[in-house]
This record gives sequence, C-alpha cells and structure tokens, in this order.
Amino acid sequence: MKYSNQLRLLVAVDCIIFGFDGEQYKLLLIQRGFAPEKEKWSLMGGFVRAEETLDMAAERVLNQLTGLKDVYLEQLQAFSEPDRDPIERVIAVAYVALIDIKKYQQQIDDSFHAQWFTMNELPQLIFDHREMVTTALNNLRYKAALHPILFELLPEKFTLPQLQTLYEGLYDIKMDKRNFTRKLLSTNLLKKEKEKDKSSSKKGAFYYSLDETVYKNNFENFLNFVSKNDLNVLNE
Amino acid sequence: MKYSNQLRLLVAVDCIIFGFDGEQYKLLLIQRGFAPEKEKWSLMGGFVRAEETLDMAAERVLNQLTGLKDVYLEQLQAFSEPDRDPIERVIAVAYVALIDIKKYQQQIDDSFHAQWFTMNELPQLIFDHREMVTTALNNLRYKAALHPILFELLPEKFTLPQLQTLYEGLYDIKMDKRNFTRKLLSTNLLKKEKEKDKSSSKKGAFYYSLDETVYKNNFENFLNFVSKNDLNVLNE
DNA sequence: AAAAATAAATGTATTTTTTACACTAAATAC
DNA sequence: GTATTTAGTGTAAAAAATACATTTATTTTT
Repeated sequence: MKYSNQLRLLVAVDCIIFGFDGEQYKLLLIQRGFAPEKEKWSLMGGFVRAEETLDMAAERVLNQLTGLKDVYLEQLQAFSEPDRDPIERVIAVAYVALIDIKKYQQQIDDSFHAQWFTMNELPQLIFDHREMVTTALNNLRYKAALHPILFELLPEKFTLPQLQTLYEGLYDIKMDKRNFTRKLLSTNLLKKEKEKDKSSSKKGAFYYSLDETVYKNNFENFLNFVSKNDLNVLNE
Repeated sequence: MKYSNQLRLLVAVDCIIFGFDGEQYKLLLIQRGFAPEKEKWSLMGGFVRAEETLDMAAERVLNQLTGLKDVYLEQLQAFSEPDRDPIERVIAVAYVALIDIKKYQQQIDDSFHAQWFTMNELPQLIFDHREMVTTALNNLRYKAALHPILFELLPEKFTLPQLQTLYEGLYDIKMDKRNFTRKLLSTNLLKKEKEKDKSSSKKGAFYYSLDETVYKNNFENFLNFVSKNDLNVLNE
C-alpha cells in the first residue's frame, strides 16, 4: 500500500562544518566529485537512504567525506527552492557540525579532499550553499550567546585567553578580559587544571576543562554568554 | 538529466497551529479524511508539490484546510523516522503557526472540519504528531522568552491584563503585575489607545496596540520577556 | 444617592547583575 | 638582572530585576 499519484523527491543532507584552530573560524569544504558543478567547492552532502533518518544520514555523510565521528551535529533547517539544484529537484536538510580543527587536522588532510577555508576567504560555493552557510553562522551566533555551545570547537583543555578569542572571533568584537573571565567562571562550567599552556606567552595561561556534569545539566539554560549590548551590533 | 539510482521520497509539511482565545492556549486539529488512521485527529498536513517550496506548501495546506491566510508561519524542523508513516516513508517538515482564535473562529467553524483543543486535553494524534507538538511548544516557550512573538496570538487591540495572561499561560507561572507592566512598556512596543476594554472588569482596562515599526526593527533583538528565574522552571 | 464590589493602575526600596576601568605577577629572553 | 610579554586580578558605579500594598475607576447593589 502506497500513497498514489504523489510526487517523490530526492532528499539530501548538507553539513556545514565550522572549525576553530585557536585563532580563527573556518569552514570545511570539498571539491565535488561529480556533475553538475564537478570540481567546484561544496558543503559535505549526500542523499538520504531508505533505512536511515536525516540525523543518521548527516552522520554518515560527514564520516564518509571526512572521517569525522561523534562530533557535535545538529539539524539547521530545510532548503527547498525547486530549482536549487539544476539537475533535478532536491530537498536539502542542512546540518551544522562544530569541531576542533587540530584534533582532526591530520586525518582530514591525509585521507580526504576536504579543505579548511577562513570564513572571510570562502570560495564560490555551488547551489544555495552560500545561503546555508550564512544561515548557519547567524544561528551559531544566536545560540552561542545563550548556550555554552562554543566549547565544542575547543580541545578538552583550553585556556581563558583562548576561550575569549573564540567568543570575540564569532561576534567580531572585543571584550573586557576581567568581565569575561568573571562571567565564564560564574557558570561553574570550568575546572581549573594544574598545568599551564606556555605556547603563547612567557607567563603561560592555566588550562581549564569543562565540567561535563554541569555542562549537560545547564546546556539548555539561558546563560547570556554575550551581553545584549554586544549582540545589538549584529542587528546593525 | 537526473541523479540515477537514488531513492526518491514523499515530502510532506505538517502545521502545528497554536491559538489563544484570551484565556487559554489551544491547538487546531482535523480529522484525517483518508486512510490510514482515517477519522483520527491530525495536524494539518499535505504533500509538497513539484512547483512549490516548503514554505509555500505549508501556506497552501493551511489555507486549504482552514481558510487561514497571511498568518505567522515558520519552519520548525524535519521529522524523518523511516517508519513514522506506516503506509510509506514520508519526510515531514513541521511548521508552526500562531493565530488569534477569535479572529478566525467563525470561518473555521463554518467551512472546515477543524477543531480547537485545549493544550491539556489533546486527543490521541496520528503518527509522530504528538512529538511535533511537544517540540513546537518547547520551541515557542524558548522564542517567546526572547522575542515579542506572542503578539501574533492577540487581536490588534489588547489590554495589559490579557498580555500577562498570555505569558503566564505559556509558562504556567504567575508574574508580578507591576514588574510585568514595567518590562513590557520599557520595550516601547506598546501604544496606549484611548478606549478601554470593559468586558472583564468594571473599571475597564485600557487597550494597547503594537507599534509596528518598533516591532519589526526589534524583533530579532533579545528582549528577555521572561526572566531567567522563570525559565529555569522549564528545566526541572 | 450612598455603599459595596471588582479589577486596573501605580511607586519605591533592595538586591543582583553588568559595566568600566588599570595595575601587578609570572616566566622567559637577552 | 633587566626588559619584555601576556596572564591574572578588584572595585566602584550604573543598570536591571525583584519584592511588595495601596489607590483608582467604574458598575452593581441597596
């Protein structure tokens, strides 16, 4: 038994993969291996298969094209312009992944044709992928202001200056070091480690790590990581 | 030219339609007119057609099944469990609509088989529609805490007590009248009218209306309509 | 016409949060 | 041992959020 006389469509997932290398935000792209737009830069995408959900499809595609596994991955939204793909109509459900670039650098370089691009040096993208990236970035800015989501972009141990760079980079603002530290520490999300990171200063900055329990319990809370003042910049 | 050897699927939109009648939140449902689950209660749904986007499909479905037009309508997310519809696999993209029940009461009663249900007296719904409603409600609570979205549920002229009932109803909390009024007025979203609504008290409450300019310019701002204290209730 | 009843409207003091702002501390390089 | 570099820290002022009770406008009742 089937629904008769109804249109059936291709459904794809496209992954917007944001990474942070300690200094900058980057986007992971691949050169598309098949027509149309062969060799052009593209998000990681693939068609949904019969036995998998969209979430599963996104995980699979991400893994097949980059080797990535168990990373933060979340549905963004569906894109559905009938002619977004010139070959045939495809409904695309976009997913956003956040990863620590250094953790996977080797693997991505070695085995796949994916490449990291700085956010302000993106090449031309196929189809409506540029729009997807813009939507994803706005969404990330929104979420990161309320939830401690940016930790997904950092290694397990990180320093307060790194954390601040992460926030400042996303909103392209400067924050006061003392106020930033106070706000972050007041969440109780951070555990101070005994060692220091000496790679970027003589004095060295203490490492911190996430308190996973607090993280899981408080993720959905509205935490106001970024002040309203700073956010208003986004609306100008 | 087509993508060969790829699975094609039915894609549907389902509309979660929230309404407010001045006292309570309600959900608009219809009795499904065809198998499977004929006669069971369902969200407004329909398959996407060849020439329309998902947004257009949602508008069309909403209009066909209820006569509603030009209402607040926004994509929620895609639901994709392979067996969510027992007949055949269907990818469903859920949309949320917000309307003022009284404005459309007549029309919905007269021409369609749709019916409003109080949120805590929902009948059994088909497929995964119950999950969609829960997701949509959580999403509405989230958004309404940050953006002046609940005005979509009110008539053009409304009173401060009505507005407070609207917020209190969504979060199932009591708010202080003086603090609530001060917060809402401080947004500059409200224009005081000269007339009073005398339907619910002897003294009567002044009508207010939305300042559309401020509304449009500030919608994306984070306005903190509901305090963090009150929101934490949701996470317990 | 006065009194009672009902819901709307309003202000202030206290606490909490956010902001603005500059010097000292630790380690290394020379 | 002096200079250099970045990390780390405190306090006062302003703004926002909270807790809390009486007066006002109008209608209904007597």
